[in-house]
Amino acid sequence: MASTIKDVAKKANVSIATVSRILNDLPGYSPKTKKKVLDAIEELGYQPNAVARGLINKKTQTIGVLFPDVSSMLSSEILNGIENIAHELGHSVIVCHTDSSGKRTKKYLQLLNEKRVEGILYVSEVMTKEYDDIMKKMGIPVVLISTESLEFQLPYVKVNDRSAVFSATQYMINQGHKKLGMISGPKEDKIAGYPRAQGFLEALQHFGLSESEEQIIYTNGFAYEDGFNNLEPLLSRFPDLTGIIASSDDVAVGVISAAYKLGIKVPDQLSVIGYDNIKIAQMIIPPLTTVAQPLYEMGQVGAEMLFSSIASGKTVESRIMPHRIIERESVKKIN
Amino acid sequence: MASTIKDVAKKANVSIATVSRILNDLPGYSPKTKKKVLDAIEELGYQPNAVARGLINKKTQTIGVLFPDVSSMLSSEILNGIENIAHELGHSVIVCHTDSSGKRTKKYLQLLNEKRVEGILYVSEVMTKEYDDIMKKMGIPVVLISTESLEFQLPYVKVNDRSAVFSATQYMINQGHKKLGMISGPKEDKIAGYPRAQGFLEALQHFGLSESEEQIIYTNGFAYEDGFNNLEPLLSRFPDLTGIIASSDDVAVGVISAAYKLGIKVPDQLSVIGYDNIKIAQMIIPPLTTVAQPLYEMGQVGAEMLFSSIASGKTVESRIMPHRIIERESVKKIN
DNA sequence: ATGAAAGCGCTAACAG
DNA sequence: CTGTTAGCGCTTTCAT
Repeated sequence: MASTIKDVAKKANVSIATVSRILNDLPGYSPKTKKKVLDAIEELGYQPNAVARGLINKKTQTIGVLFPDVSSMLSSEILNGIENIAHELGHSVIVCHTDSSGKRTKKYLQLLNEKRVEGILYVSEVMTKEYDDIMKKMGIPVVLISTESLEFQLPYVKVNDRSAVFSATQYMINQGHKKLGMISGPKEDKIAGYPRAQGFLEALQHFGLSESEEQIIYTNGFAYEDGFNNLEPLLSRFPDLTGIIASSDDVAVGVISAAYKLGIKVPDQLSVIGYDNIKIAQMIIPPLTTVAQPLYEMGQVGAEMLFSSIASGKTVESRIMPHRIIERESVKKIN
Repeated sequence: MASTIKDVAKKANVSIATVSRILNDLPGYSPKTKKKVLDAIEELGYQPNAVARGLINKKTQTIGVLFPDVSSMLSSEILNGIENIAHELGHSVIVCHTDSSGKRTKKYLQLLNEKRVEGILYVSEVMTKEYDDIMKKMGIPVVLISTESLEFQLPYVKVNDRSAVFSATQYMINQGHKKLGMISGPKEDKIAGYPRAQGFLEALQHFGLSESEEQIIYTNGFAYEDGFNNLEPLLSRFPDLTGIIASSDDVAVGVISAAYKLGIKVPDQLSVIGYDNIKIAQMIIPPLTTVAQPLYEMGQVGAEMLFSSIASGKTVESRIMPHRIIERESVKKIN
């Protein structure tokens, strides 16, 4: 058994109150008692029991993070940022992989509530009324990362998806591309799918290019396969496309692989721009030009917002993070 | 404030002992009191406080996982496996990103101890006497994933690195390659670097190919850059190499990128085989032939071992997981 | 079948 | 400067 504050008190011939004071840097003891106690702690290898502390303080120094997919490069980059801030502030992070399943999500929310975490980070997933209700009942701060809620007033940190894809499209146009297509996410996805498609359409319009929804293929998700399987259909609609806007880097990589299979050279015959700037973007051939979300920073900022909300008890303001184009080699300048 | 067992007891007109019994499925109450209590719980939206429970039971239903790098594809795949098993068993997992820093690792170990986690999973990192001592003092089970300790008797789950690279080399030889080189990890790394290099050498010897340590370039790590920066040096030593064994998929991808920059076609002019089978392996061009570690399963198995050890109080046996060659398109058959 | 009470390890008044 | 004491929310004897 690990030793307790009582053991320390006994060994140092003081009361547990005194030990507690020393442990918590509260005033009220002489230097010599402090030394006695510190020595006893050292000898016993005593480490305070955070569970007992948590019970009385109602502070567990723990937050929960909900991801639809822990193993995606996007999630892990965000997690990395979260974890680093949490560590700086002496908090622990419990990861929860919801698998986009309502059942799992609810189970986790309950678990996190029972464990009395002090706040929740909800990443890359749509918020529903059901979850929002549960979280409200929990009475702890929540911040959304890489997602937002139109319906519920929850603070979030994300980039402006519409504007980011507008930038990507604008970049393509600036490189001389006039025949553009997009492989977008689900149209029903009001947070990431629809706005990105809108950004594309708006850019085409803004720069006076012919614009029709035909130029967009909506997919089920943002994965490699969604890109891989949809280049050919898109090309069959518009054989003279010179550039593709992908709704994620995974999709972009899928498009590049599909192009390779089809014998189409990227970027010589077809330019591709991605979205996210995950690790793979710089590792692939050709290195992927993409509009970057500052994923690591988003994790950090989200965590900072959450901790500030925990500390102040107030809700914090949402933050729109800057996106930026990372020029690599998958887009060719044409005339 | 969340309601407590006391509130429930009051509302149901019973003692807290009775409520506790019902909560824990212990015998000792009539069906009608049960209903009363359940109704009260429902009405109050009561959820037991796991902190208080943990204090008295000395069971936190929480484990800690230590990673050198949370955001690598390798880590996230393993974490995914761990998390799923933990979730099945009603446990939470606290992730710790050590950044391969001794200071961070020790800090985390202390934190996990104070939080009274029930076990620790130590992933992909070398075990030192210092950490081993701390963990011994904590008196909780530890299992190593994707690493092992020669010096300390800690259960682990991993593949046989020497044998895995032997297989990779054998595969290359079977495809007709006779001039092989390897880009390996650090030679001083007794767990992953050295054994993999040995597996390469042993295979060359076993199949009667000329074999010298010159054919290996030892790098600082297993990252993309290690591959990218070392293809040219290796080729300058042996310009007629037809195949490269990489010590990780990241390294392999780096090699392929370097080859591309050098105008060397993979696999037509140079074959490359990786190690790990992380997600990127199937996304790259050409899709990477590699020797797969069952990463997700390793996470699962490691977690299962840990929980079984927690439950039984005994140490469990180490497990060597099977590796296997995944044939894709980065290795060419030659005569 | 049910309740009273002790106590897990700790903090925070309250006394002195 | 230091000790005593009452809990935090729960489980678990021990009575009844």
